[in-house]
Amino acid sequence: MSKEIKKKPQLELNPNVSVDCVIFGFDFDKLNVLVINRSEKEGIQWALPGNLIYDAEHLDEAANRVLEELTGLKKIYLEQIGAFGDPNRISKESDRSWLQSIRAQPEARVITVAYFSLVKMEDYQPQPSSFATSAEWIPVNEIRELAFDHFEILQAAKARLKQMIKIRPIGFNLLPEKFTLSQLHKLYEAILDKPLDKRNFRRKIQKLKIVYSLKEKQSGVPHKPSQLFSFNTEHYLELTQTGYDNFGF
Amino acid sequence: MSKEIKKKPQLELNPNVSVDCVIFGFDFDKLNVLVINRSEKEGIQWALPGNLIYDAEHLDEAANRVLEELTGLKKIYLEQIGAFGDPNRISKESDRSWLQSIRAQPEARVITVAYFSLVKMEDYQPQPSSFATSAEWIPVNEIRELAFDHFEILQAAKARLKQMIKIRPIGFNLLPEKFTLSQLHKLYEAILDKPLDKRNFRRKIQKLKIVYSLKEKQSGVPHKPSQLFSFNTEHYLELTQTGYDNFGF
DNA sequence: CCAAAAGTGTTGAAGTTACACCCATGC
DNA sequence: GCATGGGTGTAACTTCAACACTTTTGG
Repeated sequence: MSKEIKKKPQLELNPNVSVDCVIFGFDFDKLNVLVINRSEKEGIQWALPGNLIYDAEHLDEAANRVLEELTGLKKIYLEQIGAFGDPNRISKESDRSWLQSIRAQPEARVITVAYFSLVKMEDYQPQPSSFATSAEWIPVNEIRELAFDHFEILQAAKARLKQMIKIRPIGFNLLPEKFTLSQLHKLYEAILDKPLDKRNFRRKIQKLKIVYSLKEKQSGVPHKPSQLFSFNTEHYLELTQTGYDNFGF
Repeated sequence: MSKEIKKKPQLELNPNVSVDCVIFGFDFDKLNVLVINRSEKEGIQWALPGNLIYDAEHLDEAANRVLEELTGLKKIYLEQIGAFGDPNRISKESDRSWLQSIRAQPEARVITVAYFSLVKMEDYQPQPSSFATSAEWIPVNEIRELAFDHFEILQAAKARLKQMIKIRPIGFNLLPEKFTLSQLHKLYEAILDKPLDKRNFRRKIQKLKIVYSLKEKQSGVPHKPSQLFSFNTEHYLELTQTGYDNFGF
């Protein structure tokens, strides 16, 4: 038996371990999260993109593969949140019947490893495929329910994001190459879910030296055009690695 | 088949999912970690206490059960670190042959969910049982190698601990009921792995109001006896929940 | 000229770091 | 009386929160 496993390991889905991805995007106003709809028959039932892993696959690779298979997003840097999975994870009837339709062992105990990431929405137009009938960005605050324990996972991802942004300059993945400080400001407010003083915010960001101002301004806006900024990638990478102890918002 | 699973779910070990526990203790000088030795024949091979989960078990409960089975430690508060488990996790021959001897499916892909905790060493005398032939406290800094990917897990646990202690008053689980500020000081230095200024440390701790001084002093020490302190449990719980943004060591 | 968002400085309070000496005890 | 760790205060500096008005553009 062990020989068989070695022969075609890539082809063996592991019935007990899955991955789920929480992908955050920002539309210059609020946080969004990428969800899929898994079937058209039973009405809308949003879920996080996720599926079983292969036996021979790293967890991180599985997360990337599954995300690409379901939504078309490729080569995203994903960070692990942790493992989830009550024995009673399948509490909704809709979840159970859906599993019956696509899984070889629909009753198997599944534990799922959750990942999260931040992407620029403009760069990624989700393309549903596999068992996803649609893939969409939905505002985080409008989500009331998700399949399985995905709502709980989403809450954990939000909490992790809040924590991370205080110790690493993480939010920049959510903005386009050129951006204004107001956009960055709004992003931080959206993630931390509280208002931040404009002047103090700008001071703080600028002191970190992770942005530099371009010689370019907005145009076509019906108000004073804003200075555009970009990231100082060097400084950014340095800080991403060392982190900062203390970016107290 | 699904009926069978429902009948005796507690008895089914899941071949693909395990838990491992990193238990830290403090001996007033350095950090220690609780490890087991899994067999006497092949020389010493330390491992973290861990084993497969049951199909019907919560992950957290599995971690507690396994810890108790192997070391006798009961009812420990365990916090999840995350999931680990390369497909190539079993790289050492000793790991492979050991698995052959105790597992029904020794070649199965295993992902493991790691937990960590902090305990007062004096309260827990490890009692090896099950496949553990011994269970001991070993200084963290003396550990160079562990079974499977346990060394990597230990590193992650240390990192998590460092991070946690900055945002939550966590270290108190490692000290006895009555303790001196110097002991606490040493503990923080051990966890953060760097020296901290004595006066500043004391000021900071006292401002948090999580310790209060007893009307009691050390005795029998060959130097000025130290004031003894205890935790202000109320304040402690409050802070554990809210966290503090900024306990900048 | 009006609406809309951009941009800018100061002040008082709180927190941070660095640093050196005397004290109480057991032996 | 000596070795050992216990215990304490201050000054210079940095960081933090709070706060209001002027500027530039499009329409």
